[in-house]
Amino acid sequence: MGRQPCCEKVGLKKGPWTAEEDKRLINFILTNGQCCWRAVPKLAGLLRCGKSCRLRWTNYLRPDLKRGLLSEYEEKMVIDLHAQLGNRWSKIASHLPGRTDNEIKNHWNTHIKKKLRKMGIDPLTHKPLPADQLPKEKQEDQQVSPSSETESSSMESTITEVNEELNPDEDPLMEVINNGFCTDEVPLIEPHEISLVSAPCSSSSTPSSSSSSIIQEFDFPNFDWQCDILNSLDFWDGDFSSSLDLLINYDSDRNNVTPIPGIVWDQEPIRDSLFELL
DNA sequence: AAACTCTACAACCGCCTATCT
DNA sequence: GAGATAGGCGGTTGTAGAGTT
Repeated sequence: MGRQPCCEKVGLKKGPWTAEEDKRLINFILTNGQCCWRAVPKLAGLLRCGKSCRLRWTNYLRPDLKRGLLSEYEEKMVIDLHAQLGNRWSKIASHLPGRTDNEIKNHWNTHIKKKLRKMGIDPLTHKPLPADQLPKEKQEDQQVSPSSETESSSMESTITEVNEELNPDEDPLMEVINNGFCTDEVPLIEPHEISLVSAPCSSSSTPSSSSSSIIQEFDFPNFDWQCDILNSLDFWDGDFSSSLDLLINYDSDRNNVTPIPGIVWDQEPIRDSLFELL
């Protein structure tokens, strides 16, 4: 007797999500908030399992996600946190607002692991690799100048630097975390909260073809004014999932917009345009 | 231009844990 | 306290697109 499946899999759709499915899921969550994932597919009219919906939302559709490659600083943080926490991706992700565990895990497996090995560092232990496991060029380096400072020692110093940077008193990221926000604690979207689209990011990875241009036809319940704003922003290119990275509170009574704590307001043109519009 | 290989990442699977009854 | 259930996590797989032959 195996474990019961999380849901009835017969007749359920698998594989990449379509724009239509994304639209339904976003619509449902913006209307109802995050609740009982098991019930979401039925209520949202999706032929998916609840788990799949949760994953799609948390890893791809959530409005506070940053898209694109990890910055050098984020990468350093991941390396350092991995040295401390191991493969606890969700814990690592909680220190990097706007990044998901899946994203970090993928980045680790495809980029950082290789990079560390190339530098002669064991990605598992974060210690220098034994000589016989070093990449060829590295072995040659060691033969030529065994005493010279290697990349691995510079990486070790990088890790130390990051450790120092992680001082909560000084690090703005840690400040954000200490102020009560981390990606583990993403606030539920309430009707008075809106998502806003930023300028397209040149460094962003290829956006899922299935998810582009959703927002142009997206039906924001009770948010007519928001669509007006989106249409007014001249940098809005209609790319929804790859560039939704700002989340703001809108107080309709006071006609006031405030950033949700933890959201990085580093895209001044957007912020300024928004405040002008309001 | 076609076939093949590699890479990146979205999505799935199964297990674990927390919570509820 | 035990069993059931839902949510969360980490490992793995599938696949599309890019690069190479």
